[in-house]
Amino acid sequence: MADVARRAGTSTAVVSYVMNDGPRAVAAATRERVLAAAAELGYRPNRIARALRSRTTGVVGLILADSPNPYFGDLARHVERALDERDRLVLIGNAGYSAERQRRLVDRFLAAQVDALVIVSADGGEDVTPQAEAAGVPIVYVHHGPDGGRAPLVEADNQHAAQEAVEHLRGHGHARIAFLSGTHDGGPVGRRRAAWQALAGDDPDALLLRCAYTRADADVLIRRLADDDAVPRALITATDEQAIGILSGAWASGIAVPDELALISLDGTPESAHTAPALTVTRQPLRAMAEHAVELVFDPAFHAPAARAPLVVRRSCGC
Amino acid sequence: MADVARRAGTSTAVVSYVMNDGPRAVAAATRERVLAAAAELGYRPNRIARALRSRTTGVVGLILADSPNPYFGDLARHVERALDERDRLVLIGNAGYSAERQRRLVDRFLAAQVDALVIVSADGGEDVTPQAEAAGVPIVYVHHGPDGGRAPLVEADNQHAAQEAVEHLRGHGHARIAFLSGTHDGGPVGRRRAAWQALAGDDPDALLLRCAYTRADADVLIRRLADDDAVPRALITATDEQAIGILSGAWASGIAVPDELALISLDGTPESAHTAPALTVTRQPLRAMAEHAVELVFDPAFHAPAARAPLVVRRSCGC
DNA sequence: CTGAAAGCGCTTACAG
DNA sequence: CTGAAAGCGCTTACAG
Repeated sequence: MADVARRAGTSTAVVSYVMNDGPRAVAAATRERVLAAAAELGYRPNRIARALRSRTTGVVGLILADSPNPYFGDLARHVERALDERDRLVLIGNAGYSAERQRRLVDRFLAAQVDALVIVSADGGEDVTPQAEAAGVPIVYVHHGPDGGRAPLVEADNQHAAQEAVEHLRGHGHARIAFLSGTHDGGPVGRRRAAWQALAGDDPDALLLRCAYTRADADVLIRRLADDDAVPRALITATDEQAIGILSGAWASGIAVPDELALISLDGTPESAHTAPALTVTRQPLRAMAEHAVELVFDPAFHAPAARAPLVVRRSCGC
Repeated sequence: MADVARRAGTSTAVVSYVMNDGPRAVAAATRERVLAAAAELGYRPNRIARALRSRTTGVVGLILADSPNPYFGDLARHVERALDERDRLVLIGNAGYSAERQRRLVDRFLAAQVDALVIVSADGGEDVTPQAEAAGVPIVYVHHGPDGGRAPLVEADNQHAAQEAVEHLRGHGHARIAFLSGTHDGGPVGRRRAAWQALAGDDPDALLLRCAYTRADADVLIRRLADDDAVPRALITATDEQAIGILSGAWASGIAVPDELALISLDGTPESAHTAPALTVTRQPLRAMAEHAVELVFDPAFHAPAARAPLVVRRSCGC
């Protein structure tokens, strides 16, 4: 920077003003000389020095509850894109469903002086808002936040999604519609389950199934139901992971989807379009959620309603 | 840091030595006082200042050819874990199959002073080694690197993987085995295809299929083959994405896998275990590849042979 | 509109 | 074994 200033016959202050377009004006002629000198010397500002001095790094930390899960992966991708468009770099971390690992990542990201934190939390994660606030770093949860968390949470209209799925299956003539939830369904899945429950009729408990949000567990579950001759005629799964496991277990058990088992999933990740058969889903508005979260983290006053998850009709429902 | 030094009755130099366990020794008693003072004050070293001074940030840049693709996502996850174990933070970027975006990401990561660059490149990406070398930053390619790239490339033993798949299908009695490659198959897929070709018999061209590495394209391809009554009896797909698209298109066309179409995929991502039917695969050693790459980026002299992709027998082959 | 200079929070030669 | 001090490359109040 000193070299550039010297070559342009000015001071480092002025070089800074032209490189950053401010905070003070620079005469057009001086500006030209600085730009020319910078180009000739191949000068690139050192972000680290800038960060130390200005206390802003241009880096945002993104923490995922479970990065192998394509739903989170897809959400992460949209957050990355939104951040990239705002010229922010993203530091990524996978909490692997561990509150301890999540806290550790927050600590490390804070030490790295991130400008903001975007967290896709999981059931049971603790609220890290106090840590972030102590460091003066804004934070926002996406899809799922801790119970009683103080930071804002961006999620889709999960109630509406579940209602759409129930109605569509009713339209196919199904009166009894089962629901596959998580083992401990707090947060967004809990809201999906509650919305289904309100429409499920007399004895929802008899129709409520539970398993972890993994293909393997759903696969095992449906095989066991097949063995017991207890496969429901219509099923809504809380997540795509579960729906995909159901499909694979049903195939292995000789249960035909959708003829013997009509299925709708409530995530609608890209995977759901190319299963056998293709899944009918309510598609979570991941892009809108990511945009909303990024907007919010830079402008706490920003407000937008929860985006809806449109019904995408494919084959697994019987259409 | 000055506060800690004052409280411990010593200098900032000594505080630095104890926080970093070096480079100089500190008397045990002094060390204790510093640690106590740091704990009482809740002192956390500022990584940015440390980076400015020591010219090492503890951050590694990871660039992915296409982050929505689960194969790359899975590879990324292993790289992240390996880096996390070495106490490195990871800056992530998605090139989206664009050489231009890849170059831009490298520029930004270099400006952010990353200590190293790990790149999962795509067909046709240009070599960014000169950029990295100019900045004195080590770089390693994983899975796929540019043609004639100067940096090291870590990949699996792709030739062996394709051979295993051919042999297994032969064992099922298939003499004519088709191969689904990419549209322009350089790099690892090219090596898989070449290994198959060497074993394919008289007229490999008649058995060579091509489409992009996406579910959608493979889905369309198999439907068209079904319409033309030209579905092969046995098929090896270069990637899981393609295999999954084949499965979904075959289902839609009423072609039974494995009875009418035996299938083996050469990626073996976690997804492949829960398709309908479950895919027989050669499982790419992603974890070993990630470890190897991370090892290599910190120690250019490190050497290990290409890891093999074991055959994982499930249902799609006919077993 | 511009310059000289302080200071961000560290690390590390230098001197003792 | 320890301390005083320079300096990493910037930004920005201060003074003109």
